[in-house]
Amino acid sequence: METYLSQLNEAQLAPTIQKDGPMIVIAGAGSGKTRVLTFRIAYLMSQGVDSFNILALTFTNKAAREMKERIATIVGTSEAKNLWMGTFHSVFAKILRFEADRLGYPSNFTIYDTQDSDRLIASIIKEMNLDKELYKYKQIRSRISSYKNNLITVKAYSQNPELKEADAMARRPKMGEIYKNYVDRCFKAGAMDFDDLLLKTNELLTRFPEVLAKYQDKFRYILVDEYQDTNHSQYLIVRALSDRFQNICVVGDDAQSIYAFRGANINNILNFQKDYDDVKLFRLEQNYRSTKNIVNAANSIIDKNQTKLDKVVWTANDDGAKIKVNRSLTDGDEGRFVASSIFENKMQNQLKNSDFAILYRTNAQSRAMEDALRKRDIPYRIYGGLSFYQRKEIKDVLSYLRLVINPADEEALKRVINYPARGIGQTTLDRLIVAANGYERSIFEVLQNIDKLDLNINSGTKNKLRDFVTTIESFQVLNKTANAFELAEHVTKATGLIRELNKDGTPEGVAKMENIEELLNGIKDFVEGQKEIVDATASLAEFLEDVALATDLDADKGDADHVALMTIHLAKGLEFPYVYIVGLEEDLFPSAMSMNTRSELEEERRLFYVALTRAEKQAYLTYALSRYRWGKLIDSEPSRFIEEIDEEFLDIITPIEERRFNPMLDADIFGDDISEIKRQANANKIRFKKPVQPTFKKKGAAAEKTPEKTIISTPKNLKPVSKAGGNVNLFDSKLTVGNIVEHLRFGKGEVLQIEGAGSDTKAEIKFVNGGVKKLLLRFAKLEIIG
DNA sequence: TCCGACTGTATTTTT
DNA sequence: TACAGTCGGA
Repeated sequence: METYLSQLNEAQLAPTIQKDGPMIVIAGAGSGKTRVLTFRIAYLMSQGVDSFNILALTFTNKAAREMKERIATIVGTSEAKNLWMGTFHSVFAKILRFEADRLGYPSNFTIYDTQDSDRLIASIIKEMNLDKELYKYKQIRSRISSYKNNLITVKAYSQNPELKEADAMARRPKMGEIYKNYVDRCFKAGAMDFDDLLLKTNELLTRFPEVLAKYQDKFRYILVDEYQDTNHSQYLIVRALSDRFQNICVVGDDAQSIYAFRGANINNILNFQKDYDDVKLFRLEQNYRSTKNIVNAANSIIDKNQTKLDKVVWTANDDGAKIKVNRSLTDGDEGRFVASSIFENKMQNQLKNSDFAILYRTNAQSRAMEDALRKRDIPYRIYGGLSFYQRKEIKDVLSYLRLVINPADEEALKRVINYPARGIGQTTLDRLIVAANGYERSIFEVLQNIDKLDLNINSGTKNKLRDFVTTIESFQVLNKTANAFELAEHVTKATGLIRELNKDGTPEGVAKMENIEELLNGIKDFVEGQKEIVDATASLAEFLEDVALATDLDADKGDADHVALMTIHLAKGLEFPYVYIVGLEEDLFPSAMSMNTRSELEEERRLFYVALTRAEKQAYLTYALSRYRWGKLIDSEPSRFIEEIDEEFLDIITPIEERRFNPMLDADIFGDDISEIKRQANANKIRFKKPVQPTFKKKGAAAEKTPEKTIISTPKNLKPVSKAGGNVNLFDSKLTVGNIVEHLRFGKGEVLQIEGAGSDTKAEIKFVNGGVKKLLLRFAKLEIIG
């Protein structure tokens, strides 16, 4: 044990061995706070604290997992196993399952994700016949979320004239009613949303003193990571639990508070010393991660903020290279600059792809980067955005499983009651919802009693509904004997999901099939990972809970070598030798939506601080003079944040004129003269791969390895007859790559993208990992002119 | 009830 | 651009 402590510097050691009492660690970026947390937990255990009595709360599952692994190497796996360590949401979900009946919830309650919440809110707004222009479901959801995070229940809301007035002023007088309906419907469905996991925990701890006492007694030592990002709800939970023993250790950095939009309250960390008596304050100010240039540049940025704690981050590392600033003409250029810069750095310094990260403010910016990296054959991975578990085909399968565990789950039921299509339409569903609301029962209960009710549903449809119920019930029976994997596999077959996807045979369908297979494999791994399976239902329920709270980052095994692309928010807590921060433009970063108040702008600045401090060796800041936003080329100007850095830390790269269009980057256009490209490639000792003309197979044939991007020229005998034409879902309409060509050749279809209309009009099809990425193309109608 | 075609609107960040 | 939502015909 002591050998580990010797790895710490003095500043780190002090909080690590401070055993009892309330304490706060203000930890600058890269100052080794994770190390302090892990060693502190190990230290507590070495001082005789039972691991059962330690609770450590983090913000991502990944952080929790990594910390647990590190602790395991110090104290041994079996010792570490008893630690309660996880995200707020996952830890309290676990507790809530245990205590659910006290709150009137089933222990197998569903966790609604954002999408589920959105759908439910949208449907409530529709049922209430409200103007959806006024009542936008996303806004409503975020309102509700902020109520919940501030412990404003439906009752509290109704008793609060100010809130009601505020909503009425915003021309949403029905807000309270929507809130009430939403909460009722969730309750009836046996579902909690993300915010409920915290809100209901608070309710549990306040309403039931014996429960509070039990967990206070259990969690004698509490550690909270990223304390600056806790919201009011989380704050109250931590306070309540730590109230008895006062052994509370919070770690955070006010300069990295970037989740105010989600209800995080920076005052929690700023006021911690007022909340407890005799708080010990520790500061970690030495940065071990980055060069002097980066640390000092970051300091010069955060200096501009008024609201902050007193802290000076410094480093003993080398000066390192200055931060490079690059201007591009367009977002496409910006992408190409980043890609070639990565390429050059890789070659010159013998680096791995995983040494690089590209960070941006909004997910939409990933596209230009992706395109450029793909052209350069640089492997990359996009984190965030639509996660695996949110994909349609995955959510469909999961919805069936959710129904097995909790048939009251309304959103799951609505997803799958007619998928695969079994002739149960919107009209029928509406009637069922009305009946369910009327009888105060779940839709599934209504379905089970369909014969006893008069719902104006014809007998044919009733049969279909009965079949559906029987199907779900048969899954429930199977679930008693089979494990989660066996059940899931059976579900995909028995419902015809697999058949549905198999029969479309398009690349998109194939990709979906693969995703489902991946899901099944995931379930299999999960089942095998569970040492002692208490009963099958428990294992399936647990899997679903993991999935509901999982993020994209968590799924990353970290073994593959690729450039990481993610939003700055996601990058918090990570580090990379080379970091590209792109899109440093006014209105984008800082975001146009966050410049209304000083505190909003300060949060943007902290975000920039977080971005810059991810870099170990070298940071790049890039911006473009114009950028495509919602389909239009918009002029933009450099971000104020660039100016805010002291110039001595910057290296302003030669502007755009020197980087002319490089034909090599557009080598995927077939028919281009590639000799020049070849010559350049050889001159630069770059392996040159000739673009391969794709071979197309007939529909139904196995997908062949496809190039990543293909541009098909219009045959000469076809010309567009209209520029119009909406989005056509290429693959849903049973047009495969194979018969696009056929259609073009025989002039039967209307397939073409407008890329300079005329005889050289091109259709563009993008492939990613053999699956089709770009599904919707904009077409012009064609006719035969030859 | 289903499907294709068209229209309108949104882009901040996410456990 | 890109997607979801809507509308109308079959």
